[in-house]
Amino acid sequence: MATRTRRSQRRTEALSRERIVEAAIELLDAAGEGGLTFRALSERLATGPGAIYWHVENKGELLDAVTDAVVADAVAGGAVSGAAGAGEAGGEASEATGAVGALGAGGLPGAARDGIRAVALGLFDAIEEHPWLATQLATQLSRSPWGTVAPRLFESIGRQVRALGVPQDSWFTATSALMHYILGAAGQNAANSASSRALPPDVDRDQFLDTVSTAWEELDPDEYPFTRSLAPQLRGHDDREQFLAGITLILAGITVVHPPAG
Amino acid sequence: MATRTRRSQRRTEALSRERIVEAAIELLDAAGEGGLTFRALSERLATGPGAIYWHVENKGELLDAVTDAVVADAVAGGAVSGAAGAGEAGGEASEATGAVGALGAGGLPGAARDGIRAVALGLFDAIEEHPWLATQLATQLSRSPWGTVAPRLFESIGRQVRALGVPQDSWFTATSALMHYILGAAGQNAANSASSRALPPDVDRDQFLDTVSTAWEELDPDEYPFTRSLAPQLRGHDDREQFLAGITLILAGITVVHPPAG
DNA sequence: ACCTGAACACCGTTCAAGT
DNA sequence: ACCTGAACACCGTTCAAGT
Repeated sequence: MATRTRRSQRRTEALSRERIVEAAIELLDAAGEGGLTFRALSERLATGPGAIYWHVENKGELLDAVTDAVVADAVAGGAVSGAAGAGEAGGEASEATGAVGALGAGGLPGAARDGIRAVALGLFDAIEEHPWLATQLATQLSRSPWGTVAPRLFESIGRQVRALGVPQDSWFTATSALMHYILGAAGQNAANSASSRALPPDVDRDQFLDTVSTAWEELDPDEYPFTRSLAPQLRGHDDREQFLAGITLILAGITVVHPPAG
Repeated sequence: MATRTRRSQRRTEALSRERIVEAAIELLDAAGEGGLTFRALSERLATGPGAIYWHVENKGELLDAVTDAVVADAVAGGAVSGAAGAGEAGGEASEATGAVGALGAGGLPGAARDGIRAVALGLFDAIEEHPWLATQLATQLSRSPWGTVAPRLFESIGRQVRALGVPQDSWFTATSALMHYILGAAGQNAANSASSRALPPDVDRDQFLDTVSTAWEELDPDEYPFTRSLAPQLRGHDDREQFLAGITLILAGITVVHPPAG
């Protein structure tokens, strides 16, 4: 949320790493991965391409910084205020499990479950707002799990896993499963919001799902019987609801396979 | 497996889409994502850069074709012969759940579970053999879920989900959860095998895990208490075992939340 | 200490010209 | 129908030179 501050750079303040990261996010949001260029960036910042290299090692490091900034924002918001930034798109899907207890009370499994949903939705929303984030996260996590992003995600998800009462020697497994699902599913869902952003969201969405659904229906019946049978289900579905249903699934698995030590 | 056929191109046969894809995979395997260049590719194929454009629309389409070819190979091998292409790296981790039933008998939940593990390991191995595949899959899935790769994955995973007896209206949720976990976890695990491939695999691995583990131990105790506590667990762990433990988790969740109808 | 901007090496892509 | 290879526009990065 603390992302969009300055509109069009007016070379008033000095260049800084923060301002560079901020401008880079704006470029990525506006024009996608291909939109981030040192030339475009320096133009936006009213400077030369070389100037950026004083504050940033290279493009890879810039992308790391940008990803880290957005993720930090997302998990912070999610952990504190619940489903932060959810906007009007949602719907109530958290009843899918039969919601247990209210948020705020510490230590109870129900609160932990809600906490996990909050973190998950925080990332879900961040990826929806910044569609380039999905690919960037995959790249960075598979390239350097020792970076700053992986610990951030592990920490925010893992604390809730711990609060769930999962025995310690299963923390890694449980946290990893949640993290991978969240990133993968959120990325998948970002596909449509990525295409066009200005149109009325529901029209756009339905059209998109209809296209995919139709494409699936036209697959070879011998090679893709299962996928074809999934097409109608795809047409009607609600992204958020599906996403949370997956979370519920994994939470149930965690509870069954790694019941609270007692 | 049907991947490495020709070693050094000898301009004997005519150019073809297949030979281009094949050479592209070799370049990606040898030098990573940055290694795939139309100039390097045309040199390897003993032709000019322009020639490639007769068979392939552009670089994006080439990457799609390459990804599709490798995935097709992976899921085909996984579905037919179990953990195909596992090589000598593995270890027996499938006992983690207490293996149920033998592969080959159709329709039983135990066989379906083994089938899912086989598909999962097929993708796991493919990503380990071609580390660039993880990022490429994330990119492609989040960009075009109507492409050829998504249906391929859905189909091979979903058939096993159906065989598990999951009721139809939960197929999408269950299959998605498995798919996202598989891709995410396999990608994460590819990080180390990506770094250096020629060295003795175990030495390399231990060194890598040690580095990450140490980095985690040095995190701020106030901000990252959970992640720090995970460090020792990281040091000893076995990639394959962890991966399969996650699969077990999700399978359990599926069975609990969506029990077989009837 | 921080910024400028020309220059370098390299990239994806195009296209007139060949066979 | 298929290939050649020079050319174009663009990119990340460097670095001598400025302040």
